[in-house]
Amino acid sequence: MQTHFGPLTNPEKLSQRICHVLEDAIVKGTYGVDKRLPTEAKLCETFGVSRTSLREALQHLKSRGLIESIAGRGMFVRALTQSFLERDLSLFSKLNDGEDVFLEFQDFRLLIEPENARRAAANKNPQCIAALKDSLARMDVSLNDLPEFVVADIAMHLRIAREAENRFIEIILSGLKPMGEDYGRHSYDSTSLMRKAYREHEQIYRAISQGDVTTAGNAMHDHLVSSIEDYRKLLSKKKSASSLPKKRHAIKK
Amino acid sequence: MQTHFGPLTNPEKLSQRICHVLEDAIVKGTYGVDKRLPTEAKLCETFGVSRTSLREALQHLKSRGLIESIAGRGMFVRALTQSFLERDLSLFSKLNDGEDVFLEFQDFRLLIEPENARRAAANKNPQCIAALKDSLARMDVSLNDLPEFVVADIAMHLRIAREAENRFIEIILSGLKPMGEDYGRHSYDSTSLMRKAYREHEQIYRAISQGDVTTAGNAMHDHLVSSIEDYRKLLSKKKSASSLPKKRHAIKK
DNA sequence: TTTTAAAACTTTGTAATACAAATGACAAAA
DNA sequence: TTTTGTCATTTGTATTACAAAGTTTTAAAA
Repeated sequence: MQTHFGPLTNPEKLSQRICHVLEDAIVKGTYGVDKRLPTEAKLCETFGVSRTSLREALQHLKSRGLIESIAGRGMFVRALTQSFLERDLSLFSKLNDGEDVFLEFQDFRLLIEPENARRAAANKNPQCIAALKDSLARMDVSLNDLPEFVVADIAMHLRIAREAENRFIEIILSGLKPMGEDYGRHSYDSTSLMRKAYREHEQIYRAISQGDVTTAGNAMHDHLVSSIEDYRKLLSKKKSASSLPKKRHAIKK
Repeated sequence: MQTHFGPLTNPEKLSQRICHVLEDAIVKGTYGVDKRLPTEAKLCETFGVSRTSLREALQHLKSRGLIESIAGRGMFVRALTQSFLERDLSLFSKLNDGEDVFLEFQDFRLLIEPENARRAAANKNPQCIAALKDSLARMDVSLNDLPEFVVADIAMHLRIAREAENRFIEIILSGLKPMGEDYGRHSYDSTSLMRKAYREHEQIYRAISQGDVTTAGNAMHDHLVSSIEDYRKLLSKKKSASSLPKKRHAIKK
């Protein structure tokens, strides 16, 4: 027989309750950025909890970048820096790689990056152009060093992304850097593919440095599309290679 | 007199060092997902540290969603769920709202959402269409309740985003929900603007439910653009309203 | 034998205390 | 005035103890 009762909701741990109170206060702006929080001793007294539990709550806030503690000075409210977001996105990248995710990832880039290239071409920022030239050179000398090649590849994409002058684009693509590099290491399975990518990057660079908005966007678009196609081919090749032998083995038996 | 010495780099705290070791092990896959970690006691012995420091490291990993602890059972490696990413994005939204960020935010949406609408139209998913109709109805009855109207508005956008079937789009837009709602509350400064938004949403809905890919994309694009334009107007109005009186005051003096 | 209940054990959660290490302020000494 | 030493404050680490939650074992009862 079924009752209409669900399982009792686990009461929140002490540290979590403390955490919520503090977080609310910080988000609401009770303590301004860079202001000092009350000392641990005072907070313990205020909440009526042990230092252990209080510190556990503080630790959680620290982990998320809301506060920083300095030995001998105190605890300070910090503006959540982008680097924390990037750190988590980057951890997500590391933990969620895989063939299907890669395809979604490239699909996502396809939405964003052509526009980045267009804006970079519109900006014609000399610093950007110099940086892109440098990345290209690094790709060129790394044609026989896949990891290094990939790093230069992604660095170039990120430098272009900066020209979009949109913090969301910048943060998100930066955070996904590990995934981009991982994708690169998986997708470039031959030197000829790397050469092809180099040529495509070269075209992107040329369009941007000439301020040719349309061509830059198209070049970026084509580059990503061709990369996706090559990766799809690679996957189907791998699949048939891993399934055919199985069959033969079965027949032999 | 200057020495050639720089400041000593702060040595890492004990808990941070522990944390790095554990994080590496987890990311490298030493412990599989949902596997139990050694007990706190064993880890203390292994690292030769006190339980306090160890637990501080574990707390950090918990905060970031890598592990979960269950009293009486142990600590378990968890696949970093999207909700953690969303939580941080959402905190970022709450802490970083403001006029300039709103404009970048809308600029970002403009890159993503028209494509979402196109895909939703291509899918013609009955469940999606029903949900959109529901959101529309909620918007209609909330024309005199701004917060409620905004919630329905954003819910509709997010439901469309789901049809893109891309986890990056979904996670990121979901995480930015608080910012979207906040933007809505700031940008709809009159009922007429809300009515306008409702009509635009209606057009998006119609195109999607009819499977008209191009129109859906355009409708979403136009909706976002018109929203941005209205918000820009609102900003300049506010600016002149806040700067003019100042001038007059100065003259009076 | 099977089922149930109780006891024993393991493991995380919370508390209390003590001391170490870092920082800043101030007084003493040169 | 500048340097040096001292002390108070505050966070960092360690230790111990017990509470609470969950698991396993044991034993009694059916």
